[in-house]
Amino acid sequence: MSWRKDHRRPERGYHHGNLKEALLQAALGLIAEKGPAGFTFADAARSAGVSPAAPYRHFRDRDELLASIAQRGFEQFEAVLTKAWDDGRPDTVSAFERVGRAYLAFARNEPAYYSAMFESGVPVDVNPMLSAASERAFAIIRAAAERLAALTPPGVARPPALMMALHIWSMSHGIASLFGRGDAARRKLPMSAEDLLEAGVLIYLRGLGFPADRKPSDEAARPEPPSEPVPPRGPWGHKSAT
Amino acid sequence: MSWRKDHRRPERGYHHGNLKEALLQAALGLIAEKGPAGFTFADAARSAGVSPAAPYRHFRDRDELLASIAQRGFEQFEAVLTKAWDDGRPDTVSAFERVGRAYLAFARNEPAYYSAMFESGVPVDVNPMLSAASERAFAIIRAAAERLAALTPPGVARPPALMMALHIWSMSHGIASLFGRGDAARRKLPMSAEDLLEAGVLIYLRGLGFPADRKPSDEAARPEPPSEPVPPRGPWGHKSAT
DNA sequence: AGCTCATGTGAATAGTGTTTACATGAGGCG
DNA sequence: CGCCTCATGTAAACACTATTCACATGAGCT
Repeated sequence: MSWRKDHRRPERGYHHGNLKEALLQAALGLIAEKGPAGFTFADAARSAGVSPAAPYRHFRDRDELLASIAQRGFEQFEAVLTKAWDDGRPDTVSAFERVGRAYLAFARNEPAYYSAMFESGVPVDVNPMLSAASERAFAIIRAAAERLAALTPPGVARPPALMMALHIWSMSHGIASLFGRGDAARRKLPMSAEDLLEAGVLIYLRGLGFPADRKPSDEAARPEPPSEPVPPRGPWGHKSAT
Repeated sequence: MSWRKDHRRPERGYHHGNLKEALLQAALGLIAEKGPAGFTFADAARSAGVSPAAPYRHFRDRDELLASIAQRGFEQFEAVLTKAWDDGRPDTVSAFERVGRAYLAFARNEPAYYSAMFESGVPVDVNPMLSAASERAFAIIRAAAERLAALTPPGVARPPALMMALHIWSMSHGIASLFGRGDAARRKLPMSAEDLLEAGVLIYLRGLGFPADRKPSDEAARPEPPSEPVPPRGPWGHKSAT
């Protein structure tokens, strides 16, 4: 078996060569399997094929390892959100919803990172690097909210962008956290988490005075103020209430 | 009912007398101190003043202890929400918002229970008793959403109550989870979590076609359909956007 | 009283976290 | 080239936890 890296590189002897990275990957895999509390420092070491004491050369303790993973997670999260936002192209509203889907997709595709970031108990505010990375990720959501807030139709009070960002983030995190991953420890849903979030965000935006249908209403050439603020059908499809 | 010892001094002999309860309380205190992953079975035993093997007479393992705490948490949660809802008195909308505040208050006042319920990794669906308790708590939110959905103004499509309940729950949980507790591991906010949730719910309800101001609009004697569906000012106060 | 069994103890086994002294070998320097 | 040095990994040791076992205690029943 490959209890050492029997890859391209000539078989590693005494020295691993890239243990820090290997430990991060090993921990990531273990978190994905059993949750952020479901692995031990020794597990990570064994999974990387080194002795239990080796990780201490690279991380002060397990928390520092988790914090490193969380930081890397925030960086990837920021990249994903930035790409989804795409500076608001082709139009602000659809880009905004793309960010929401990207949020859920990240939580679903990278549950290990997401757990480390939000559910591992890592104190974000204590570590400046981690805190800054988290702030950069949130800044994407906030920037999107700013652009969206600037689009409020005339005659409607403009909402504070920060509050909007916090609301959207909270709903996204709540959905991801409660229903996002098929951990078998989560609750069943009558719809996909993505649909639930999209409907929620659409209703929320309508509550702020945005027109509800998906006409691009290209902000570069704003057509006219909406004449019917409450359209007849909502964003939740055609099912009637029970 | 006299199997109890004389409820006098905690003069404990060989037998504790109420160890199961004492272990639950001890674990609750430890969770409040160091999080749901921050205590051990032996810690709970020591904290209750018994030997490390004693807890095994009452709980199969640590997870069962956590599950018991989560179950008790869901029961208290249900009680708190039921009381806040008060069957929709005096009017549905204000009772609904009272439920939202009660949600946050529970997360804030009982962080140990809340952690055990939502952040401890306890598989809710596996344990029927736990699952049922969780379901009963959610049923309160859902029942409130049903009543609210029945109040949609005429001419507005009625939203599915389950979806409403899921949206409100998600936002409540997201806010509680991200900003709810002053754990020093949480993010700073420019407003209270309660205000953030209340504003979010009001905006959301307005998006569903509900009138936004707090006139009771007593559902028993519905006055008239709203003539101005988008009121001039929003629920977020008087601050203008940046 | 005497019995019985739920409840708690102490000891034993196994695994983990963490520290410390030691081993290895890659790269710099003569 | 040979030697030195230090980052990196190992082995051993200690403390703590999880879990189970045989055994002790005493509360409540008959």
